[in-house]
Amino acid sequence: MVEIVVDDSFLISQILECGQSFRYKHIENNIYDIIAFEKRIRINQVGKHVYMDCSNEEYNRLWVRYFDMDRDYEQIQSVLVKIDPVLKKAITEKKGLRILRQAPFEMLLTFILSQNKAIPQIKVLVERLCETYGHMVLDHYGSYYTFPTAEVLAEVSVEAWRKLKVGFRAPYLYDAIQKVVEGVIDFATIEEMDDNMARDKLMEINGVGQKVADCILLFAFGRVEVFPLDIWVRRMMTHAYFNDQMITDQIILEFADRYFKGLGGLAQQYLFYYGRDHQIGK
DNA sequence: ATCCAGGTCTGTT
DNA sequence: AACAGACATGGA
Repeated sequence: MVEIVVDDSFLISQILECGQSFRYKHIENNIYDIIAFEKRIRINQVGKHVYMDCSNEEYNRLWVRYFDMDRDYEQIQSVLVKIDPVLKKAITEKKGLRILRQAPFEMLLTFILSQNKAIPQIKVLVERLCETYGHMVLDHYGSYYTFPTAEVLAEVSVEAWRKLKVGFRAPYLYDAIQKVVEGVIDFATIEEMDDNMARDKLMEINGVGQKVADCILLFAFGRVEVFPLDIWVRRMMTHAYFNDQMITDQIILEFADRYFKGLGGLAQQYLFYYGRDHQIGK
């Protein structure tokens, strides 16, 4: 068991429920289970005290990076809250969220599945994917399924994907997986690219547009300057900064790029979570 | 029943 | 380059 002391920029409920993660389970009160890196970890947060059911060695090797512990969120928030009252309100309410560093392959498939789906349904699809093609692991809490590897999924046909009820996303998944096993998409290479090059590379996959690519860059590669523009962020942005006018994605993206001072991805996540929670613009 | 969901693709102007 | 429709599935 690891115990760490955190400040207000770490709240496990907000970290998990802000919409970036789909493989967690709320156990009770402030206790959550997370499945990542083929492991399951139980987290219990009581105020400033966070208890993680793992060894010190594992915490340092896996979870420090996963929870983005080396980034100074309080410093970032102090910059963002000065920008405007809307952002300040969102951050004041959602200051406990952090951008997780999740596995690139998992983010790729998860955000392909996410398109035109509500978050609870995305969770269902991801879970079905893991139960069908992942492997079962037993631990002292019971059993769980890992996120399957690209090698295993390479054998899944488009028709088999359809049977999992992924709908029109079936050929998208198929193309993404093939490109990964062929090495056309190589995450170590993408890691070294700048944002625009990395985005263009990811968008070579059929079914990956700018929004999905940007989610991968933000949630797997920690690119906190990229700004995934989805329906909720669009509503929030048009409402807060464009007087509810109809406006193109291009305008919003250009605005966000200069307005959020290189912290667009973080601003985006505070705004997304706040906007979705309060149904802003719906 | 009709609309909508952390979008993207394809075909038309 | 900008804009509509189509696309599977399930919940409200």
